[in-house]
Amino acid sequence: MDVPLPHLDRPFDYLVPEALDAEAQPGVRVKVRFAGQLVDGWLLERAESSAHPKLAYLEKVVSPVPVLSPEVARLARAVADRYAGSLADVLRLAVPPRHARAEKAVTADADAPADPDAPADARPGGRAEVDPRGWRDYPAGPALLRALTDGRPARAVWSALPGEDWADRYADAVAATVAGGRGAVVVVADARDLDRLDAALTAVLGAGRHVRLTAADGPARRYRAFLAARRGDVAVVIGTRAAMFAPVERLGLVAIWDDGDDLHAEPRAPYPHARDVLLTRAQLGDAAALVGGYARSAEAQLLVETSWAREVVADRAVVRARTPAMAPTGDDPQLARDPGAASARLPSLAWTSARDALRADLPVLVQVPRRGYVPSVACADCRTPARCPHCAGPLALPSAQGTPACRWCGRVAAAYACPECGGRRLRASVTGARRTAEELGRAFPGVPVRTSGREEVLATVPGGAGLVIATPGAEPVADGGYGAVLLLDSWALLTRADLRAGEEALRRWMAAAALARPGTASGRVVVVADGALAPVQALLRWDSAWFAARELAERRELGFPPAVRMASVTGVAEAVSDLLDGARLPDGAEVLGPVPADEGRERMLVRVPRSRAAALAEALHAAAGQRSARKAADPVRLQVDPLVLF
DNA sequence: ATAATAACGAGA
DNA sequence: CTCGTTATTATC
Repeated sequence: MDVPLPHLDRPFDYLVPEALDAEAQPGVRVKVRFAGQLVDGWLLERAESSAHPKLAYLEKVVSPVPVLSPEVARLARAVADRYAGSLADVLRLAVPPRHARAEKAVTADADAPADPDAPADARPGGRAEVDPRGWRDYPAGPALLRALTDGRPARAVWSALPGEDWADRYADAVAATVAGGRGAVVVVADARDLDRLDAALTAVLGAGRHVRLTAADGPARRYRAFLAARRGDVAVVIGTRAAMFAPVERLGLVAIWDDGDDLHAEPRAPYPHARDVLLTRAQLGDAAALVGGYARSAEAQLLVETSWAREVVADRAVVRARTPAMAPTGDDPQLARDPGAASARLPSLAWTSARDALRADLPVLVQVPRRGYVPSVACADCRTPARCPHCAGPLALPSAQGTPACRWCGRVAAAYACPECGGRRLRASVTGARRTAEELGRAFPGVPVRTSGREEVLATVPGGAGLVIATPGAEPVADGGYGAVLLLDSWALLTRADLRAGEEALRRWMAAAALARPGTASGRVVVVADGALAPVQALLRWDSAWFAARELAERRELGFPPAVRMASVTGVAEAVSDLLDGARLPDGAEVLGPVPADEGRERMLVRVPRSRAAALAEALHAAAGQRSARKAADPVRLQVDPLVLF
């Protein structure tokens, strides 16, 4: 039933009229009379009998195309259960809105297979060249490709080397899967990564063997691509998170690139994360899984530590040989005596590195954080981020001269003392990123300056001398690689009021550093940060596995995801407490908060050990069901493992 | 939303 | 005890 109400989140039985018998197949969209009115629904299965005494008849089959495959139906149910959501909500994400014209066009192709877009040999199980050479740098790589070709459900967490062409490696993995006669789903974070993967796949598989599925392509193309996959015209679907539920016959591989990117988190209820959906899919369908990135997320580390997946990493000697020359520089521009002077904003090592690269007619990438990060508070003396003594949440200053309070449990930390140095003074970190970038351009007169950011994202830049100023995630690929990469304003990244600040900083740095000319001889990466900090250490050694292990250990200690399962309940105060009062939370559940959320609402967090995760989701879903059944007015938002905890 | 069903309470 | 009215609950 296509109603999101949690208390109606179950199948209902209907009689199938004789006239609809042929069309009423599992997976079709239907209309039924429910509580007096016509509602949309999904035909999940046909049965001989029903326990229900009096059944109504199916009103209509909307379209005879069984858009919901049995595999996706099962997956959607599992995802709904994991995220304390309703099947209807997940199906809305899983099956794109019907586009009648696109459907007509694709269905017509069935009778006339001579469609230029879908050549007859573009069928699963066709030929595909598998070239394991690209994976040679990773000792477990060739075995991974063999497993894919053999149809074994290998699970890999891949740490890409700097300078690695990840899209080519993903294309290799997909080709290996296709060669074994099975299909693949690959999810990337944004359109730029998708274009890159698209090109790499076309080069390896040829045209017409895969489709792209992304909301950015518009409803008609999206539905068309969806139908092509559903009908089995293609065995490979790539896309942004809209593709995570893509129907693929005989699914052999699910893959995600850069799983730490927050674009992988779906912003619509029940807020599933592409990595989780894909891994659930691999688990349910005995498919292989590939989780890759330059940096490793704490979640990926958990997969490795629980032996759910194997790591695919290069040997240290290879890493050392490939990593560009990296150096930290302690000159924090925030501390500069004269912030107006361009030279004061650019530490000398960064300046000389850029100058040398430009002289060698090589491009220079400068990564500057975007403005608008919530300033958090750190110790004024040693700059250790200030954390709540009670729950380890981040402290924030409500006003310039106010008392710091925990953004998570709400407690006021009046007598805060830094656990590292004992300092009592706190400072908020402020960034002037854009201005720094402008001044940088002035520091190198006569050099062409390009910017790549929110307004205009450049995919590539030419190889000659030039300054490229980019915000994280918008770094263009330079032809031949950058001669120097400067990572500025690290404090803005590291002191963010976010559990993932360190991980996120490292992820962004590695993504930028990966674009430098590989090897110690040519590219040079300068990070303007204290070399003793763990994320900086991890960057210098190109060892995000080490950092992820550390990060995960810390989260175990503090009781943060992914070491535990966390759920947030957001709404007006009465609604939140009403829901939690009515919820039969599992043993050992810990309720934290409330903390204020926007628009006068508040937020409570519930945390349980991972072993109780399913029980927690079920309890919250049931409690939400009770509320919706008695038509409780104020809505409550349930989020399981929310990306932002405070 | 709306119909059934349970719960309730006043008057016989 | 019965009827009429009102909360509750399920909705095939």
